[in-house]
Amino acid sequence: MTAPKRSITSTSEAASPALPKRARGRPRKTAEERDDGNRRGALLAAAARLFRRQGFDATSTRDIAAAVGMHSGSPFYHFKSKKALLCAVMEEGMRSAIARQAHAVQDVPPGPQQALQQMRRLIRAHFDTLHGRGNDFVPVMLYEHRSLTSAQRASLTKLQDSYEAAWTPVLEVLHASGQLRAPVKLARLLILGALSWSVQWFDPKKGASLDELTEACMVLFLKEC
Amino acid sequence: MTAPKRSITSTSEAASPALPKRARGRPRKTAEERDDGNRRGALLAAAARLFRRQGFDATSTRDIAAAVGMHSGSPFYHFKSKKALLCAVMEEGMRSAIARQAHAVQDVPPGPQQALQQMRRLIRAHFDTLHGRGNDFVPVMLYEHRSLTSAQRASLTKLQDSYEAAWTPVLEVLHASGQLRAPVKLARLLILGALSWSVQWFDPKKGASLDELTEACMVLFLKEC
DNA sequence: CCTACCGATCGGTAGG
DNA sequence: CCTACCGATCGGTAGG
Repeated sequence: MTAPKRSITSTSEAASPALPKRARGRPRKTAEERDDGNRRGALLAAAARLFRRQGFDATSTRDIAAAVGMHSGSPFYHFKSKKALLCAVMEEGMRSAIARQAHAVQDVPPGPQQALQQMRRLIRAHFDTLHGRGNDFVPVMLYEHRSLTSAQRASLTKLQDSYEAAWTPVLEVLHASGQLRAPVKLARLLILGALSWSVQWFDPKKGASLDELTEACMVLFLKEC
Repeated sequence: MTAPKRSITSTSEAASPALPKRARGRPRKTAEERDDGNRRGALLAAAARLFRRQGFDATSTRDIAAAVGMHSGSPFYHFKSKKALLCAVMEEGMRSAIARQAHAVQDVPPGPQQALQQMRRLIRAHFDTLHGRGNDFVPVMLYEHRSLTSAQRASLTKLQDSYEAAWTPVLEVLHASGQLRAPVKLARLLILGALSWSVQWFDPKKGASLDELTEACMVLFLKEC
């Protein structure tokens, strides 16, 4: 018998442990990460890092298992397939990106500058999502989209739509006030593209800082600020 | 014996046929493409299409061989490895992109609007390179960079630098005239990113046309036009 | 989660 | 460019 079948709650179709069975196994390899029950989370983090560095196809499930001290077959106890693991990485990335975004735009004080400040916060939150420490999940999504099944892609599209939707009202206000002159829909696609492409060239150890990058975006895309 | 070793002239290290040996083989499969001697070109085009659609790792050399009516081992007569084939695809893409770009900016009439018009032409040429019929070579380069060896990457970087260098003087003029307010170097990275990212969402069969897209870029990035 | 394994695929090559 | 093939790797699974 493999992992028990259960109702699917996520497209990544992870098989979470059936019963805790705690304190019954053999001694842990290292004392760290004894907070068992988070082996799944460790797999996700290792997979995100390796997928980002090497790409999905160039990373074997054995690599990922080894990175968390497991043996070759064990990741399939937590995830039903390699693609399900990839999908879970992307879903986790989008969830945290959406949360970071929501946190960034809340409590922006009203006033004539509100939309500008919201725009600045959205841009900065996006850069944090792409370039923050350990934030490998969304970059993986950006260039490993093709490796999903179409069903997985559809599920992720909902999360992406929700993320992108937050930009629209801000861009509309800026458009109405003359700060943004391009059509809102195209502007959103182009701006998000400009930001996202930074995964290809941004190096936190040299060149501009994220603050400088954010300001460069503001003066590049908007008419007066 | 395999293909004869010879001095390497290109990073893709293609093994071109030693002697023509023409009119000695068996009858061609189809009457078309009898312009023999271009089997290498056919492999390049097929590889570009498949790499773009499915990705490098998800495309087998057998797929590529079959697409041009060859048998599984034959691509290795023309290219020493799968990666060399990928690199050749990218080099070909960059060569034609550079040629298209040079053609686009030549003969822009001098005058106060010259830089604006050059900018427009650069943008439009970039979109043509990404979205023109059969132009799969550069899109492959954009998201299959990681699959190259570091030596191949270095060789390609030269071509990319040459391509990007053409933007700098135009952006500098626009910056000096106040049309562009962001720092030139960051502006170039962000603008090229915005354009390049369109491979992820642009659909020639619906939505905006390339002309509309180009104009949207102009009003998004520049202050008055 | 480990052990032991299978079936399939794939890049690449020798020789003609 | 074809034929025939090899060695290696890989995703995944049965059973515990």
